[in-house]
Amino acid sequence: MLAIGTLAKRTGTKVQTIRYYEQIGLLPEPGRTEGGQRRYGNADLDRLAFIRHARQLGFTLEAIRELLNLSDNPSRSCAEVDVIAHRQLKEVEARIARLEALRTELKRMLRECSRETISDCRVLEVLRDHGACLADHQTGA
Amino acid sequence: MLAIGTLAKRTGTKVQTIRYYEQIGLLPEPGRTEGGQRRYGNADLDRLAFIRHARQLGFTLEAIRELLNLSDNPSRSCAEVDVIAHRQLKEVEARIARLEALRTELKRMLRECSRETISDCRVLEVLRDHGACLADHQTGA
DNA sequence: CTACAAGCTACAGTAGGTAGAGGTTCAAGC
DNA sequence: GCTTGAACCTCTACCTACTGTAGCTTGTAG
Repeated sequence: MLAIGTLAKRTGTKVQTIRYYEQIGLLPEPGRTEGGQRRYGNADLDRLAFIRHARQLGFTLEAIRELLNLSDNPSRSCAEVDVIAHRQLKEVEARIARLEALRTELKRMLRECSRETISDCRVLEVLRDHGACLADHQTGA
Repeated sequence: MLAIGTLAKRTGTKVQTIRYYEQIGLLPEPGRTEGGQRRYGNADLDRLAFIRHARQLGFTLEAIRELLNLSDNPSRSCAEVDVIAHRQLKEVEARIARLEALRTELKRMLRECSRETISDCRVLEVLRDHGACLADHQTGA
């Protein structure tokens, strides 16, 4: 039986995070010693490792909860798991696209900045130049 | 003079968000009507548009606070602004790299998933397969 | 048997907002 | 001038996914 600190080290999780996962029902309440300290078994280790791995892949805790539910009912179709993973992939790709647009804009901004004082600074100027944004909202709404 | 709702529409911001920005000191306290409603001028509109634009570029509110401080002291060097923008670019690029790794992993996972039932599901299997992760933490710590 | 590391609970705080309750004010139409 | 209702007000709580702290208790190595 493992103490919470051991479990934390083995999975690269903070102790508080493990207690948090228990609190929100992602991890089952473990057994306790007479003194009230949590003791974990290998099933808990597996489950926590699964959660951490999925978190590293960017799944939300809600998605992970779904995956765990599916995983607990092995007779159901793999397609449901597939849907969740596909959704996650879509989200990741959307985020990448957005960040790439930001990168382009930031680079453009920096390329144009070569003045000496702030009153001439292109970076601030670009950030301040909201002509297009205003137009967007005014026509949009 | 603009009411808060008008300012919100013109900048694509929620009313609550404007009040939140005021609360944390990003926007100055505006004038009020006799009845206590906020009234804004063009300077406020510009400042808020600047904030929103910078947010769209992924700057944190703290970074924006710095940029606004620099912008309020036009005699200081553009280099400081440049540093903040470069830092932001680095962060964006790091996030892109991380997300691209996730995308690769998710795609690989999905490509291998063609079984019928969950007990054979590759997605769950991959998430469950923490051998490498455990090794990492065990050797690392 | 004694230190003290590690555990415990409970609460507060983080970023960046968003939502709702319950009450007041502004402005347009009659 | 009066009414109506949309928009405003404050205050509080909530969201995600944790992290940190205070003050106390337990487990274990020497």
